[in-house]
Amino acid sequence: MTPTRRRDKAATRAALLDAARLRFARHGYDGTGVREIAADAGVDPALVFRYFGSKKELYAQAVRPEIPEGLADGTDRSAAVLADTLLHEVVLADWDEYGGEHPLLVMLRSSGRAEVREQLRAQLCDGYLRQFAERLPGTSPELRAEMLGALLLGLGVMRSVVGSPALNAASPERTRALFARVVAPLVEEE
Amino acid sequence: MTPTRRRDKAATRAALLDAARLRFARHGYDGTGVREIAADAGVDPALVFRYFGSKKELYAQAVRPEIPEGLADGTDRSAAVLADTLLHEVVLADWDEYGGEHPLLVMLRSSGRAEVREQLRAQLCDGYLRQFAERLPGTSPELRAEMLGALLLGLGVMRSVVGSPALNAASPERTRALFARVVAPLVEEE
Amino acid sequence: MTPTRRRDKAATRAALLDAARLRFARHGYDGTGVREIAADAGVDPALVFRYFGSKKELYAQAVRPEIPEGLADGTDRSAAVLADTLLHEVVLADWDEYGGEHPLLVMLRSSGRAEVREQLRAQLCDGYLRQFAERLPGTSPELRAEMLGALLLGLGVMRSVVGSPALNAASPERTRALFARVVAPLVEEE
Amino acid sequence: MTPTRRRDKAATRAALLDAARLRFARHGYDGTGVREIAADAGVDPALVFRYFGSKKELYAQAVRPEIPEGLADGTDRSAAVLADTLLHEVVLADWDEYGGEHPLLVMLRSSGRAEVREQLRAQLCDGYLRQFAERLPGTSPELRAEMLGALLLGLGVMRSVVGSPALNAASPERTRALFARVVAPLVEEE
DNA sequence: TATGAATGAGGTTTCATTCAT
DNA sequence: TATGAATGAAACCTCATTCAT
Repeated sequence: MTPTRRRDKAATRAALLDAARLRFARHGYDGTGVREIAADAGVDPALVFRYFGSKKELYAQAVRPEIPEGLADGTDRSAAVLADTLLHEVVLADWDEYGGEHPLLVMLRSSGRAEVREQLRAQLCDGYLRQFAERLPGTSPELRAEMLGALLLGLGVMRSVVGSPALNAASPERTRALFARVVAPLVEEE
Repeated sequence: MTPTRRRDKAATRAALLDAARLRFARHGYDGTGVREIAADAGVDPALVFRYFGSKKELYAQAVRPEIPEGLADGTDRSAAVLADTLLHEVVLADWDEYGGEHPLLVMLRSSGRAEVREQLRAQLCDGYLRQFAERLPGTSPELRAEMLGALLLGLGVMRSVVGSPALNAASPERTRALFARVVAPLVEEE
Repeated sequence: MTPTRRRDKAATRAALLDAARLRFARHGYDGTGVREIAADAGVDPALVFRYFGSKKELYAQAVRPEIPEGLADGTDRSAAVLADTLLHEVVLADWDEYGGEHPLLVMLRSSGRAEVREQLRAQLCDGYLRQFAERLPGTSPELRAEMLGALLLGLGVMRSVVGSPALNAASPERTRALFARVVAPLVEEE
Repeated sequence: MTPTRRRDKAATRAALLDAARLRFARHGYDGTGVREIAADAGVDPALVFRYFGSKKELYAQAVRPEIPEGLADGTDRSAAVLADTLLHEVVLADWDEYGGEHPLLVMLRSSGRAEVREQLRAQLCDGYLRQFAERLPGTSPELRAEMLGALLLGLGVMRSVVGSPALNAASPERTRALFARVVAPLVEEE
């Protein structure tokens, strides 16, 4: 634990990314200034451009959800278990780095930008859902995967953005149970 | 045919909206300047703010479709039929004529602001979903209503923002059928 | 007499030009910031770009000596009288707008820039000296004109840039008398 | 002959000074970057600060005209001969180290800085001209010395900065002859 | 009401300078 | 000791937005 992190490229980069994540999550792309991010990180605004080239690139790197373990690791899980895992990740988990929201939701907030939409699409369809579709049985697994993605995304939005009362008041177990019944037609044999 | 369109408020507004639609569609939000839009419309840039308040609001209005009437009328429908109707209006309707943007997404984009979030919550929970919950049988109809709302919201986002391929490629009938099976646990007796 | 000059385009432009003249004169092109000029003029820095497009253009317009009357008007004067007039203009006169220096000297201070050098050459050779050469008798009037120009320029430099003591202490009459004897070989018949 | 000049403090210093002289002479203080100088010298930019402390100090040390032999050596010359010598040194000579200009002219190019102006004044008045004044006959030799200095300075400026055509085209003999006639009233008995 | 001058915040770059190896 | 990466200040310029006429 070094008392001063000065002259430490990695630490500076990380500090910028952390600060950017929070600011972007809370105030969106346009509502966030490079100077504010730098101030939060305690460094000079110029370093944003030294390390990331542009505000857009910083955004792209800051708000970039890693493919969650549930999909990335080699473990073979059933689609039903996977759906439950994703529910945890997207809806129920605490994303402190992102101000309590899943990065995908954060990106949604800045979806006015074409680049953000493209990033969103790539992360979601090419990242999450395609791997998910591969484990789904029956016909048109892609469509079913996307509908499951829609439900997860929607739940995340309802919870964090809309602040829907019943969803937030319900116990995780209750939510999981209802969710399981809803996605059953998607993850089970037709 | 008036030789000059000056002093015609409605025409000026319409001209601004038309010009904005075109510019925004071609060059995106950031690539479009207020001055360019005003120049295209042949009016002073300040009128954008007089009539629309801000560039963002002009964007929102330029690419905004009409609010769907699905829940507004007094017709009494069963929960299952209502869900199907909403699916049509929110998800399947052809938004391309309006630039492919759903009004809820526009609000979602500004959800960094607390006022917008509150408005979103009020319209969605107190407006749409409560009426929907009243028609749902079984326990905790609110939670189920919100989960249905989440699915609809998510589907809209997937289609227009994310541009998910399978959802856009699937026939409306196919989507409706799958959707019906998914929402069955929500709209039917427990 | 308006107490406030706000919202007055002409006054703002003039204020910027005045402030720019002084700053550029004293600190050179690179030593002067747009913000400082704007602060001196009491306006926003952005107006520099609104009215002049760039710092360079502001410089070009601010430090642009009008051809002095001594050469511009149609009056036919002898070369000797003209030299005396120029001595006044370049060396002895008070150029309060330019911080006490002739614009040509001010340009000299920024002559590191190629554009400034070109502007300097054009003003001096094509403006002042060619007209002067036309009135000189004898052989190679251009060379003599340029040597006279050199003396005038040098005197200006000595006085304001170098701050030479004797030249500043001497009475104008004394300087004029000595100057007249020195330039005599240039302005008289060979 | 060492294959590499690394680890040779004196050589590095000298290389930096040489490179600095040329860059500063051609592009002025502000137009010259420390990195460019270091690149020309083939060393790391940080060495500028190791050896000279700052860019300003490097400038001061690089652009420091030695008192020319014409005045420094003990030889007793007449004022007329001296003027001719100075003409050679300041105007006609090739100052290859300084990019073809006398160091005094080089300093003039950076005279936006107060320190440079002070250095210029000291070199010129206290160095060159005072010694020159001591050899001048008649009344007010200082004033005459400064006027001679002005002519020399002005000629240098005209030649290198302004790029005056006739002065550069004329043969050295022609220039010397005309110069001699002009300075005659200064160097001769009144 | 319509105009256009004024504004200030923000993105980006350049550059002198300093620390860590 | 010499290097080069890291730093931060300052600058330019654009653009959405507001204000006075």
